[in-house]
Order: sequence, then C-alpha cells, then structure tokens
Amino acid sequence: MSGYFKIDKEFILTKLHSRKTRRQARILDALQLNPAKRVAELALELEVSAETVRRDLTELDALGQLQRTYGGAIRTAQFEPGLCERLKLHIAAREKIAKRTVELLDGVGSLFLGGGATTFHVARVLSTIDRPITVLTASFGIATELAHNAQIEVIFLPGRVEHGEGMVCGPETLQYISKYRTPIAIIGASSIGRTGVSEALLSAAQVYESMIASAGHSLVVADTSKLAKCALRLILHWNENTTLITNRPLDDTTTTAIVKSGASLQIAS
Amino acid sequence: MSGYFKIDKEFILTKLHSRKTRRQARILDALQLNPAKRVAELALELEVSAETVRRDLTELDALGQLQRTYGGAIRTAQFEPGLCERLKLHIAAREKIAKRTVELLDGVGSLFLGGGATTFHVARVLSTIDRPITVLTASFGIATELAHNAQIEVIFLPGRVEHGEGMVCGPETLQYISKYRTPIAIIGASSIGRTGVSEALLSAAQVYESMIASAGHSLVVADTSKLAKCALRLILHWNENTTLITNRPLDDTTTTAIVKSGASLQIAS
DNA sequence: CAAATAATGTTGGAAGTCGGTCAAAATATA
DNA sequence: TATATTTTGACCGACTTCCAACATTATTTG
Repeated sequence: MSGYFKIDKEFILTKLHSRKTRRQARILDALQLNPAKRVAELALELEVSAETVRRDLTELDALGQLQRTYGGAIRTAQFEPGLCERLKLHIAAREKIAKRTVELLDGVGSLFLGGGATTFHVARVLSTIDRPITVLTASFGIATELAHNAQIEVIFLPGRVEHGEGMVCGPETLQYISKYRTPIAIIGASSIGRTGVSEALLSAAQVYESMIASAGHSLVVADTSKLAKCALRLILHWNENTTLITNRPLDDTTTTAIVKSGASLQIAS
Repeated sequence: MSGYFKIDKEFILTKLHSRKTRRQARILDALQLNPAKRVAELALELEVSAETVRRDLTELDALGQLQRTYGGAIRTAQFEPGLCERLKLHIAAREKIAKRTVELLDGVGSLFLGGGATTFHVARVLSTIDRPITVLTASFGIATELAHNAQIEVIFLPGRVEHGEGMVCGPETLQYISKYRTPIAIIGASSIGRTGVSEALLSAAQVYESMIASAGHSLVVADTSKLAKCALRLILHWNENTTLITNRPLDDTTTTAIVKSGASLQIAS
C-alpha cells in the first residue's frame, strides 16, 4: 500500500514539478506558437545551455511529442499522427489510383469522400481540378486539402470528433449523410476481399456505409496491400453500383467474384 | 494580339514546364509527405546540387510556400496561415484571458466555442481540463486542439468550409446550431465597443450570432487591442447575459456603457 | 546529514550549413 | 545561328550544430 503512495508521490514530484518537465512543457508550448524552433533560440528563451535543450529535444522526439531537425525541432502534425505515417506507404500506387479515380469523375457535380490514406491522395489530385464541384467529407485533413481550391465547395459533416482520427462520426454524422444524395461516393478501405470491402474502425465504418447508401455509385479505392486482409466490419458487398480502383490485377478468384457480382474493376497503371 | 499569345506561351513554357518549376513542385510534394526535409536530402532525391536546392527553398520561402529552417525546410501550416500569424500576437494577454475564462466554467457541462485567435487560446487552456465536458465548435483548429483530451467530447458543426479560415459556416451551420441549447457560448471578436461586439467576416459573424442565440450566457473574450475598432457586423449588444473578459481596464465611457447594460466585466491579470 | 543519483554546464573537435563569387551549361531571344 | 539571359554547379571561408567526455550542481534516498 505505502508502495503505491510512494510511487504516486514520486510521480507528482518528479514528473510534474521538476524543472526538467516544466522546461519541456515550455518547449512544446513554444512549438504550438511557432512551427519550428532552433536550439539556440530555445536556449536563450529558457535560459539554459544549448546542450540541455538538445537533450530535451532528443527525449521529446523519442516520445513523439515533436520532431527533431538539424538545428532545432518542429512540432509534429497535430492532425492524425497515424495517418501521417500511413501516407508515406504505397505512394506511387496510391497516386496512380487517385489519378485514375479523378478521371472517372467526368460530369460529376458532387460526391462523398471518405477518410483514410488513399482517399487523401484522391483529395490531393482532386484539389487540382479546374471546374466547380461539391465535396462532402467528414475528414479534417481532406477538407483542408480541398479548401485550397476555390472552385471546390467543401461541405463538412457534423458529428462527434473521433479522438486521434481527425474525422467526425457518430449518429449525428449518419443522420446528416442520409439527408443528401450524390451520384458518387469515394471510399477507402482497410481490406478488400471476395465478399466486399471492410473497415477496421467501427465508427468510421458506419460513416462510410452511410455514404455508400446515399450515393448512386461507389468508387472503392484500395491498393493491393489491402488484399487478403480481413477487417472488423463489412461495409460493402460487391454489386453493380460499385467500382474498385486498384493498382495491380487481383488474383483470379477475387476478380471472378467481383465481376460476377456486377461490379466494375479498374486497374490504374 | 500576338503580344498576348507570346506572353501566354512564355508563361506556359517558362512557368509550367521549366525544370526549375517542376523541381520546386517536387520539393513541395516531398514536404506534403514529410513535415521537414533537409537540403542534402532533397539534393540527393532531386539529383541537383545543394546550392540549387537552397536557392529553390529561398524562393519558395519568400512565396510562403514553405518555411526555411537551418539545414532544410518545413511545410507551412496547411491550416489557416492567417490564424497562425495572429496567434503570435498578444500572447500573454490572451493566455490570461483564456485562464480566467476557463475558471468561470465551473459546473458547465457543455458550451459553444467560436473561432479566432483568442478562442484558440481558450481551447488550449480548456484542453487541460480534468473533467468531462462537451464542446461544440465550427473551427478545425479548435476541434483538433480539444481532441487531444479524451475527456472532452467535441461536437463539430456541419457547413460549407470557409476557404482560408479553417472553419465551417453557412445556412447549414446556423440551422444546426439552432437545434442545440447550451448554458455558455465563448466568442471572440474583431472589435468591442460601447454598443457591443462586432465581427469583420460576415459568414463567421452569423455563426457566432447563432451560438449566442442558442446559449444562456455569452462569454466574450477580447484583449484590449480590439478596442475602438469597428468591424463589419454587430453580433452582440451588451446585455445582462453577457460577460466580457479582457486583460486591462477599459476607458470609463465604455465601462459605464457595459455595466449600465447589465453585462459583467472581468479583468484577467 | 551523507551518499547516490540525476540533471546541467563546459569544452573541443568533427561535421554540416550558409552565402558569396565565379565559371559552365542550358535556355531564350534576335 | 549567334548573342544575351537565366539557371546551375563548384569552391571557399565563416559560422553553426552536433556529439562525447568530463566537471559541476541539484535532487533524491537512506
């Protein structure tokens, strides 16, 4: 029992009130206001030696609280740290898929755009479009990316902010989606298989499912790394209102299953 | 006539297809995927000399496309570049105001939180709160800031994304706000005066106005730099359901006007 | 209080960056 | 095609950062 008390006291004294912790908090604070800070600059402001600052930065970097650079540190993306990492994977494949997807949007005036790394690439390509289009999304990252282009009207969906995912979801979101109708929904996926598309995060799955239900046709964007995985919730059975856009031909069994269901298949290369 | 053609051709050839422009585009692309890049790193990837990369970075930095750091460059905040600048002003005053404001929230379970630099400081203080609370907001930056704390339920409002402001607004937003009732709305302002509070951006003004209408009591947060300015749209007449939280005593005329109206005045120091 | 531990400052050399200048190469212009 | 302009690469001195080792100071523990 007293052992627990001791740990608690230690924690409070050491972790919360030590000079070091306070200083590191100030460093993080400074980075909230400036995207980047130099070692020398911080040493001056905090009135400690540059070495101390360097040691602090190394620790905070290891904790993922900031990112070290040569000469200083930058704040880590405050949005979806997980997504930032995923964005670095399969870039070439996803860019091809994104381009092919946007090519399919000829004549489309409005669409739903789901969340995830691949759809983010779609947003980046879409943001270069040169005609008016309306996009409905639940993802902060995608909304911001698209807002760069004044021709794109971005409608953001309401809902509870999913902590750490950078998107909204929940009953409010679903209800709101159901009030709209668009010709197209563009959806990413945790996994694709013979039966259909599934998604690992339940709250996101529900949002995508609603988007699909409110759209005339669904474009599923997924690179081949998503194959043969199995995610929590099936959000879409292959059907004639579905197009899968991927980067490489799939195995015969899957291809047959998709084609037989009436869905289309597009290989971007 | 041929003059125009020439300019056009020049533009296309020089600006869009020149090696330099393509290379700079690749630099910006690389920064989309990595928050920071070093000069040497870029030189290797782009297969040009470090000097060329430095020159490119200098140019892109001057254009505000990225931010130069010692040894490389980082991407500029993709969110609200204007807000980022405003956040650097009046920090001390705003932090005091923010702390005082959050102190006033004892017992409050839900609230509206408007947009702007001062309310962002409120969000930062609020994100350290140690009890459950529900916050409704229309600002991406504030939503993200608050989402760090798992105890805070953040409800995001729907609407058209205001290009460059990092918030949603428009009729959908207003209608959605009118469906909620909260005890408190915390609102920033472009200016405060004898009559009340006004806001420069019309679409934002409408959102704040709705928030005020849906809340039992309004906390107006504004540092004294907002005094004696006059912004486009008056969003609030001083009344008994209003509290102004500011950092320094106001001039007698304004103080009298506010107090006479029944509003409260809090000086955070 | 004394010993042990952790945190911080100092120093010096290695490595990296910067910015200016100049020459070479690519590109545009006549 | 020849000339002018722009772009790029290379070099160098000045400056900055980094890292590791060690000395010093603060903090915790017994």
